[in-house]
Amino acid sequence: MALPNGPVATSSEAEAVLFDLVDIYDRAYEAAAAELSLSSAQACVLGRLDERRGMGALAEELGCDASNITQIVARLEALGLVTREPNPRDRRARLVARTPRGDEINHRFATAFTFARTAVGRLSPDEQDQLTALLRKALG
Amino acid sequence: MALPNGPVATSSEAEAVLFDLVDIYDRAYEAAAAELSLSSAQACVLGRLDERRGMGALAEELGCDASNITQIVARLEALGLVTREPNPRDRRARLVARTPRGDEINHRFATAFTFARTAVGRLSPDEQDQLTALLRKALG
DNA sequence: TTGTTTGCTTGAGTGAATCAAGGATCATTG
DNA sequence: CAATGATCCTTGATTCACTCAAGCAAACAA
Repeated sequence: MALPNGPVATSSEAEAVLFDLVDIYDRAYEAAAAELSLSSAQACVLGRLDERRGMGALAEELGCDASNITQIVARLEALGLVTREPNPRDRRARLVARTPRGDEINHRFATAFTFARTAVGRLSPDEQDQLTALLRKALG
Repeated sequence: MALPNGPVATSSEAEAVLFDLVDIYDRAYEAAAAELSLSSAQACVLGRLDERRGMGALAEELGCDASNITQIVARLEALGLVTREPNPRDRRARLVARTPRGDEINHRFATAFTFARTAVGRLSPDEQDQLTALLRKALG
């Protein structure tokens, strides 16, 4: 998503700031991925592989079709960032795991994506707690 | 973007909540658009046409290539939601405007995208102000 | 007028996403 | 044990978003 998600005639200031936040967050995420020549989706999948897991588990967690994961993982594999090993317990299944280079790239991505860290860092510990509480309440 | 943008080993609770917020927001936006058979990008562009404007202005505001806007507007036009009139002042340029049906769909989209409204609505007016202040500070 | 810039479109190419269909393997159960 | 059905994943076909390079036409400047 390069185009921002909003605003649709924001009625309150809080809504407008919420939109700004989401937009800047998304762009920062995409920019950090782009620095490493990854798409957002690739960075996302790579970031979920702290432990090896099956394609289906990824699809379910990320809320998309399994065939989408197949494609993304195939590209990550072609980049040498991920392996698709057979699952010894179930020969239909595959276990996806990061390679050492995948670990490195993932780490560099985490370093490059500074937005959330920086934003939260502008707040005092007390303010961070307040923000957490407010957002939790807002999320219901 | 169907895949979520994060999390990359969130270090603080505030960061984690921030990620949740962004993810839910983006999904809600996409879902609202899908209800009207629109993509996020189409809903976004449609929402920026409260006043007629040129392709270039849209591209600049949305931070993407002009040719991207050409495509999206072409699809909106094919759906009858938008017109591309010649600009009397500059015959190179086009003025994009919503049709009455585009107005209606845009309004229905604004109604369907309840997330931000609902989330903010869970907070008292005081809390809304606090949230606004905290997010502004966090955004720097 | 000549040349340059501007506004938009076209064409080519990549990637994300979804759906339908299929192959292989597992798991039941008659 | 053999047939059935469910599960895990891949393939193929399509659509859309997005980007870049080229190009056309109108505006503008020298």
